[in-house]
Order: sequence, then C-alpha cells, then structure tokens
Amino acid sequence: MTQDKQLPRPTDAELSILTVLWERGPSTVREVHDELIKIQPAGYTTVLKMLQIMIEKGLVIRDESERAHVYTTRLTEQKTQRQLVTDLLDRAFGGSSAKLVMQALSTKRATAEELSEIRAMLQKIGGAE
Amino acid sequence: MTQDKQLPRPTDAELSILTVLWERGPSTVREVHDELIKIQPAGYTTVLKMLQIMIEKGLVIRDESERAHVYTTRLTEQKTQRQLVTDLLDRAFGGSSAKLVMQALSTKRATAEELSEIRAMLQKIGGAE
DNA sequence: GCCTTTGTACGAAGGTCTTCGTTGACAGTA
DNA sequence: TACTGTCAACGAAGACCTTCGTACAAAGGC
Repeated sequence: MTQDKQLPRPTDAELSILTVLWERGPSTVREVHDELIKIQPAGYTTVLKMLQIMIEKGLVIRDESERAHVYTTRLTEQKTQRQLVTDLLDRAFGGSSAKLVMQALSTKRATAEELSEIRAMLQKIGGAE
Repeated sequence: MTQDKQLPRPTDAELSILTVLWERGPSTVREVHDELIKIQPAGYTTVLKMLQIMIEKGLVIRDESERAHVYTTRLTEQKTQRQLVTDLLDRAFGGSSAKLVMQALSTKRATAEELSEIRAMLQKIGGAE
C-alpha cells in the first residue's frame, strides 16, 4: 500500500536538496538552505520553491503543523539510487549492468574495504542460482 | 591535441541519437531517423534539429561534402559512458563507486560470463597497488 | 499597539529541451 | 520547363528547470 513507483527522476537541483534531506533527516527550508550553501550558492526562496515543486511531484512530503514546515524525503536514498542506476543502465548501457560496473570500477578506484565488500556481494550472487 | 573534455552531458534525446550513431557508424539524418523509429516515435525534422544542436554542442561532427550530410559521434561510446558514470557518481553516490557497483549488481543480475569478467577486473585492481 | 524577523505563497523571467511546420535549395525525370 | 522527391535551415511553440523579487502572514520584543 506504500505506492512507491513512478516518481519522476529527480533533476540535478532536486538531487542536491534530496541529498541534504537524507543527511539531516526531516528539515525546514532554512535548515536545508543553510546546509546547501556550504556546497553551492543558493537563495533561500530558490530552495523554498524547489521544495514546493518537489511536493507537487511527490518527491518529498511535509508536515505543516508548525509555522516552519518540515520536509521529508518520500524515498530512501537507496531506492532513489536504484532508480537512477536502472535509468542510466537502460539509457546508456543497453541494460548491461556488467558494463556499468566495469566503468565504475575503472573510473574511480574504490578503497580496499569497498573492494572486499564488492567481492562479498559477488560471492553471494555467484553462489546463489 | 584531441580536445576531449568538457563536452556537456548528453540529454535523454541526445543519448538516443548517439546510440544509433555508435551502432551504425557515420550516418545521414535519414539513416538515423529510420533506425530510431524502430525504437521510439520521432519525426524526421526532429532528428535533424537534434543533430544540428548536437553539432553546436560539439557532441557530433559532420561531413558536408555530399548533399546528405554525414554525422559522426565525437566521443566513443566508452568515453561517454565513463562521463555519465562519473557524473552520477558525484551527484548521487558521494563519489563512492562501490555503492554504485553494489546497486548495479543488485538491480539487474548479470550473466555468469559477465560476472567472471567483473571478477577478473577486481583481481586486476586488487592485485595492483 | 508597532516594528523587526522569519516564514510561506505567488508569479514572472530567462534558460534549456524537445518537437515539428514551413520554406527554399537541389537533383532527377518526363 | 514543370513536376516530384529529398534535403538542410529556420523559427516558433510548449514543456520543464531554475532562479529570484515581491507580497503577505505570523510571532516576539519593545
């Protein structure tokens, strides 16, 4: 009953805001703005407008019980990441996750710890089936 | 001397056209169009306009020596894929390629063959350093 | 009761993306 | 020469994205 699917792919600006919300948890516009300007310039009303648009799209929800409305993401970071990966996979890699993985690995070197995580996951996948 | 970098990230429609060009190699508008409509609806002049815009952006180049201009991609498929992955990595995964890899692997199961390719690459990466 | 601060709402402006109708050029054919 | 088909160019329209100025409401201090 938790209608999940078919939220639009977040735009660049929307993703910046979502990132802040994932980090901070439920936040007011002011809090999001204060956090965001540490990374990139952004006017207060701009952030406000973005959040209002994101409400319309269903990307976030808000609690209006206080004067300063509190915004919360609708999807977890993981689910959004999955959506973005699936999307990129289909649009640019012909659906081949292997090709994407190769690119990701060759692009930026992962830490040793991360690599063993990946190995563990491969083990799990390879082991099953 | 082959100025590579800093081409804009291709949009969705642009990526569709690039994909056709990578498949077919250098092609006229008509050829791109005929190929594209097998996958998605697209008017001839729309494809033409897109290609003209892509010329301006530097995503493609063209040979005008014949009446029907012949378009060619400026970047290889691999380089574009790398750009897209890097971009997504930074925008949505905090630069952690491991997280992206995990998502990719868990999203769509790769074939056994692909998995061993990935293992080989891991071997190579882990072995180095 | 006023003034300042902090908030939301509204709307507009400029940019990009995407699509497509129309025009005029060119080439071949009858 | 007139007709037909193919092509590039242009411009406009509509949808979105992004930014921000302005207006108005609420709350607290004086």
